[in-house]
Amino acid sequence: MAKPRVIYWFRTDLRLHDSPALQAALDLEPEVLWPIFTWDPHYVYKSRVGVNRWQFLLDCQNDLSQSITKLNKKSKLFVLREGPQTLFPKLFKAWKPTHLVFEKDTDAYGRFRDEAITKAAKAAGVQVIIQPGRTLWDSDDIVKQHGGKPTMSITQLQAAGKKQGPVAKPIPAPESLPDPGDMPVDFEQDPPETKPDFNANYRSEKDTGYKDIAGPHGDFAIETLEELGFPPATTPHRGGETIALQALDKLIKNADYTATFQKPKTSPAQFSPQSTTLLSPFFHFGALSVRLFYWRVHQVVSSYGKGASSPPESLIGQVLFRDMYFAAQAALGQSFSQTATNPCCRFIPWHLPSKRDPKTGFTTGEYHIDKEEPEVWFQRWKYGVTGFPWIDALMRQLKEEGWIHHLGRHSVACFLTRGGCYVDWERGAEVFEEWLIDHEPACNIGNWQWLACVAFFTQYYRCYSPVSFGQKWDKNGDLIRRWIPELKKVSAKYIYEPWKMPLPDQKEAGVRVTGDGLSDPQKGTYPKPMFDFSERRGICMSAMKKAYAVGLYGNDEKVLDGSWRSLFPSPDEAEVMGEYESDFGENADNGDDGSQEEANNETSRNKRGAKSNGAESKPKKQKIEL
DNA sequence: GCTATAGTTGGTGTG
DNA sequence: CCACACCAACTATAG
Repeated sequence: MAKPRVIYWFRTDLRLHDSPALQAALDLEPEVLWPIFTWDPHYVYKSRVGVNRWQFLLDCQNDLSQSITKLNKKSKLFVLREGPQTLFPKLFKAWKPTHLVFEKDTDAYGRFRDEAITKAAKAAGVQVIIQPGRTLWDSDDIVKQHGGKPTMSITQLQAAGKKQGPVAKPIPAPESLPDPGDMPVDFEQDPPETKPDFNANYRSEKDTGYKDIAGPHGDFAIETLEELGFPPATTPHRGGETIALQALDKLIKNADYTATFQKPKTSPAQFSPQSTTLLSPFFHFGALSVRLFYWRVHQVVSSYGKGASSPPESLIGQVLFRDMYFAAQAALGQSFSQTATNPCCRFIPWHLPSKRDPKTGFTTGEYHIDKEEPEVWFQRWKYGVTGFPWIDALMRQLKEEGWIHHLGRHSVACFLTRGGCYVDWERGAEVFEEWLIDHEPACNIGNWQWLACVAFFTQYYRCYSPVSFGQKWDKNGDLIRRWIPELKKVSAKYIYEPWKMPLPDQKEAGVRVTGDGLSDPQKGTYPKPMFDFSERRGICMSAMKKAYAVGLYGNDEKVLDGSWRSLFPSPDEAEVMGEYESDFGENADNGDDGSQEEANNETSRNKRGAKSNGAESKPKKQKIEL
């Protein structure tokens, strides 16, 4: 029998160490092995991928390619520029592989894509081998162990993991690789769907990425940012398995840090070096195996003895959360990424809600502007000109470097949603999707749901202050000074609240606090705060209280057909009823909670109807009712 | 079925 | 500097 000819399809596993899928390919003892990467229009045009994450991906691809070449001079990472659904059927004919091997992807689109590829392979008589490898445990196994339900708490994940058994031990990197086979691409290229282009704002230059399947020189070279029409990246963070392994070694050497790590005690204000490991982008691209990390940290912790931290605060705890979000996504599929149709996501009448395809129920990437003010707030949040220096510094760091500390993410996410702007968490998640170099769909969605108190977390009365939270970590405001040079000379007394600075102090610091930061910002100025935070905090909190009492979830018919409006009284009526007078000494709910301003004033509204009516129906405290 | 408690990481004020 | 109570109050889980 002829020896196997294997296509190894790299995707989010850009590494050689501890790759169960690559090991499975090599276990076939193939005659030839093609290590390939395919471009996917879904990633290039239909996902939000900022220039910094592209750079990180490039780093990972280049490093992997070099590592492959070290094992076999004839081989490298061969990049093919065409969507996998159309490319593979042609490759199967042209290259005549016997096997296609890849790491399992449990993302919603990944499953859809891989199902199509698997079908095409079967039709072509090509055997498909899929191995899990992105997470500690196979996310589908975790779901099974959890009774087919999404894991919505860390204890649920831990229980399911315990049932599933120990995390797999890491597999060493291969010591050699087979030669690649011939790679004819004498077939027509199916052009990508480029419109709409979610990343159009980056493509200032000409986009030539998809011109030829084998790249501009016909050598399957790794892409450059120029070919994509992208400007240079601004992030200082570099990718690749080589530096990931070095970073891991360095971490492990510091036994005290590794064994006693407590996430809530790491500072979101610390930079160069940051207070956490910054390994997340390597996990995302698979440049570092999360199981290798797990076992090496485990070794340090178990030999450390007394004083070691434990989950959820510990380093191990951090990757457990990652598995929890992956398993939640694995169970819920695409509806995990949005409120509508999602049975585990609370419905809140946020501002700027997503538009949906009426046929599928899924969001389109566009959103409704229910009111002008929150749209301005959202833009000011996104571009770091809210007038709250702590928020603005973090957002500017995020945009330029593609990474901010986890607690910094908490702070800005709370501010945009339940703790300030009352803007839909899906808007914030989209910005993070675009800008984060470590953007992991499951974790990003899960964490936004957490912070917005729509899933995973419920204590909406715990609200991050854009002033005191930063001050707790960074009295002098060094992070602010680093990212907002306009405020560099402002005294520590005013650095978190420059609007309180008297004019003489402004003069001395060389900054004027004026304007909205968006329209024609003057040099030497910093914007005024876009609202009174404590007032907004009170409004948001009472609106959250109301929405919790109504108790709708994303899959409720009332959410999907718009009749949820009848459950939320019009703002004027609410004030007259005096139901949710703020307990914070501020105005009562003044209608800033979402599109409910559009709510009809139907008089026959059943006041006792304010409870869940969907599949999730359960008794609720009805404190809100009179 | 009930109650008590804990839950990745809040803010403020007091001692 | 820290510890702690209180704020106002949700829900899953353990017992």
